[in-house]
Amino acid sequence: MIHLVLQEKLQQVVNALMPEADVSNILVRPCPEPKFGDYQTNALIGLAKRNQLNPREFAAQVVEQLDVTEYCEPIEIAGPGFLNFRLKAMALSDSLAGAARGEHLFYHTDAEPRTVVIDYSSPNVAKPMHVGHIRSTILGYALAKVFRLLGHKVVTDNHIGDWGTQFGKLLVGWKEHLDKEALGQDALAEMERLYKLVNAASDGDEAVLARARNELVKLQDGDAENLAIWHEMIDLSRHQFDEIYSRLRVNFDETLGESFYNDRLKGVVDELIAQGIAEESEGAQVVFFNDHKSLKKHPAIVRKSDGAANYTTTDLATLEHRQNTWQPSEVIYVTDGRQQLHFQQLFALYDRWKPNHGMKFNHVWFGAILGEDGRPFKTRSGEIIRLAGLLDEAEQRAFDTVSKKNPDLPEEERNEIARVVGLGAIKYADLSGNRQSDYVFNWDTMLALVGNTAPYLLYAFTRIRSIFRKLGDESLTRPKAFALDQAEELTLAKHLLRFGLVLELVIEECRPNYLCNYLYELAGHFGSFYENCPVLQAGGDTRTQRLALCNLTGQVLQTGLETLGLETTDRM
RNA sequence: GCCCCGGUAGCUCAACUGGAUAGAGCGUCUGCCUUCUAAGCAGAAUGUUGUGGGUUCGAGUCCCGCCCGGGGUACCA
Repeated sequence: MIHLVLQEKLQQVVNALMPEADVSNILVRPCPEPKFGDYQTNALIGLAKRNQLNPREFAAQVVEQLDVTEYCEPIEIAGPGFLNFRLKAMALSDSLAGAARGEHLFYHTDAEPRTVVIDYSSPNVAKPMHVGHIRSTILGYALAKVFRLLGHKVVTDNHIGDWGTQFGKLLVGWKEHLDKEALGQDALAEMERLYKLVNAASDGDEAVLARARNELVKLQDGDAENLAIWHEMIDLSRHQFDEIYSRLRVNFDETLGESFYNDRLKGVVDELIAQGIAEESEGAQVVFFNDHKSLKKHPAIVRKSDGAANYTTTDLATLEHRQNTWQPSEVIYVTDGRQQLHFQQLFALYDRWKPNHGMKFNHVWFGAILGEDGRPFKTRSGEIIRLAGLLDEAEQRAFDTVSKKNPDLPEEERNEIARVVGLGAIKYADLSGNRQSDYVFNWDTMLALVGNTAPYLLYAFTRIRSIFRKLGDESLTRPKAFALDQAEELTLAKHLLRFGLVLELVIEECRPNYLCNYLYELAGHFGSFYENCPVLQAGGDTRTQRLALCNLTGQVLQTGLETLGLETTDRM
């Protein structure tokens, strides 16, 4: 983590020269252009200007005091006052040799681990999971793994939608229109059919609506028959969710659905009323945010006029439970961007309810999935694309490709490769973009096997594995030092050193695409290295060092991919 | 109406939070498989970053106006 050492020394020097200045935003970053150096800072320019100093003269003063000769060639002052750092060969060598000895993998765990609750996936009972759910699931799982890699304690929680007004209509449908055979074949599809059926029938039909309300009241009052049906719907749904999660290789520490908090809802509202936070308005219990600029016009309802709680109430109870149970320093919600207002309300409301909670709230939202016409995504028939079908298609395409590229592999192995590659492609397609951008769904883009895709990264990994297979029984000697002279070796090695920087950026911004970009670049640098720097045919120290470089690249690739939730394969 | 996102190459997307010449992939064109897996590598072409102003050493990024698209906007989640 050389850049952190540079950064710390730089901050110390600036602090000595300018004691009042806030040095926390004086950062050392990789140079965008290698020709300028390996790392740079541009923070001195702004700092000098804010203090009516000449930036270049100030930079010169800093450089005068800054002793980094252990790591860098003489610092260059460039342009209006950039500092450019160029790594000494020895510093690079030391870092690589340490990693080769297994002392680190170019990142370090946080000295002050935090506890983080991450809420993701959260599908609704009785509705099939579709492509929209995959984003939350895959993003949330990847984020959890990055936090864990950096030493934080993570509690993942799948907040399933298993309680609420939709069960009124579902119960009517179940009792009046259930097709048991269809239920046995595809339970979620059948439940969805029932819901849509009753939903359509209730449109403008008071009698149907009344039946649905009645069934819901009976359920909430603990009617034995309705409770039994409700339980069955949950079991069937969860069974299908678990199938998807198992295919995606995603898991959760907790699965506490909305119903888990049911007994607490009344108490939450009563407390809000007693504390004068909630008040009656138009028959409902409502919280106004008059002192809150952006929420002024958007009060939150915590009890509907019919007396029932809603999702704000449930989410308040959920936050309370999380605070009491895990005392997290941060709670992260991974949902689509349409819920931004809801979470603004929730966070503001919780701040008022429990002012000393000490938690940082973070709504990590993502953009919509659009069709090729740029409108919200639907297939031609109007049906939302099901997740299971998407996964099947991905694996099939990967299987066809591996069978073409490598027909001699046993079918069983090709199947396993297809699974890893196909699922990896889907996950990577979801992770590699900026999560806040809407994205246009396209089968060929999402399932592409060339270009900036998971298979590209996996392929680089298999080439490394292949080299080590060729090595056979020969034991790997650890180089004591790295004397790299080829441009491709240096580029690759220096990129390895940035791994930790990227991981920290990912958890700061909750954006796994930074890690995707990094790994893609790493695989690219490895590709050039692989073409230009023979490994097994090289001799002496060069061979030893290149083998070690391959090994380290493989480790970073594998760690990075696994952290994103992707598996690796030795052959493709 | 108001609020929040967004608009970048023909297409799909990046751009390390205000940095140096805006980058990748797909598609198009040109080379490279008796040598560690060609799902690869090397190279070419492609841009008024929606638009008009402003801020400053420096703007895709920040501020203001306008155009276009999406979402939200009191009892769905």
